[in-house]
Amino acid sequence: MKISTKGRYALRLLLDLAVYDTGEPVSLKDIARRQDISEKYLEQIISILNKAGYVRSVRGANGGYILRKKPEEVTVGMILRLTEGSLAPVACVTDEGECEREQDCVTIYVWRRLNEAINEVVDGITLADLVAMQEAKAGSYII
Amino acid sequence: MKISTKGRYALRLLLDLAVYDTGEPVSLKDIARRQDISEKYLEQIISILNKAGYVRSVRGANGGYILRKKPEEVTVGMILRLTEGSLAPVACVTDEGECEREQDCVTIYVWRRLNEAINEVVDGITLADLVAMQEAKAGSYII
DNA sequence: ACAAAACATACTAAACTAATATGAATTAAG
DNA sequence: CTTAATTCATATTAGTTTAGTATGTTTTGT
Repeated sequence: MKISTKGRYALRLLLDLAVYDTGEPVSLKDIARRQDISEKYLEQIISILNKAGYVRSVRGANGGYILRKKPEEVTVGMILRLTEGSLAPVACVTDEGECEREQDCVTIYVWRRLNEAINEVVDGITLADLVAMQEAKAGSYII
Repeated sequence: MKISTKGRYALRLLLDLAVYDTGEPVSLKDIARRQDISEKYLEQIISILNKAGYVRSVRGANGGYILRKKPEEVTVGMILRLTEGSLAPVACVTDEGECEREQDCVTIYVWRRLNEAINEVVDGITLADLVAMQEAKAGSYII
């Protein structure tokens, strides 16, 4: 029941882009330094986010990435599901009909409740919420 | 973010023991057949439950296992944490002070909320709840 | 031309998962 | 007192996942 570094880094990456959104592209090098994450690993992760349309890339010198969506429209759930895959705690919650024990099995009640609880949290928090928290925490010295 | 077979099987195992609790020991062979789980794998899992005091074992022919605790006193969370380890979605939620970014990091808010949501669900469901559901589902033809 | 950046793909060590395999110890029943 | 059923204990294994590295190509501003 762990969120892997991939999902966690993706979240920090997008949050960094949202916080440092000046209209100018932000390089992975900068993000890697600020977030203390391997730049090469970030390349792989942002490639997913890029393909999914969450960021726009600018190639070449002075290039980098710019957030494509409004932070209010990006939920934590979207980011985590994209990078981690389904957040369902067991497969039978999403792949209905897959498990032949489904009719008799009672434990599925636990997994459904867990699934709902997880979704409620991750779908209820947006990047904008996190940006607001970050700015409140850091004061206003970040421009 | 998956619950592994170990935790899932442990839950079904204890639920089976709770449902078929007649005072007589129930053999793993019977449970394995009913639950369609490898008996050998169940041996490993019940060994954990045995050492933790959730079941009592009776060795030898006609041996088996008997639930040691009242189903109302055993929560799903207890079983899952025992077999899966911590259910915290990221380490920094439980191991406070481990992560040096803790002070600045905002994503920890997400993980704390997730952790609380998960705990609320698993600590709020007992074996007795599941037994009741099972019996309601199956009618009363199980003696 | 050069350097900085994104982009693409392959590789890898370590850990984890979901078991199997082998055999020893215990005990009820005939 | 032998046999079969059972728990108990450990080792092994094939496959997958994780968390990156490594190597190189392409693009573009200066």
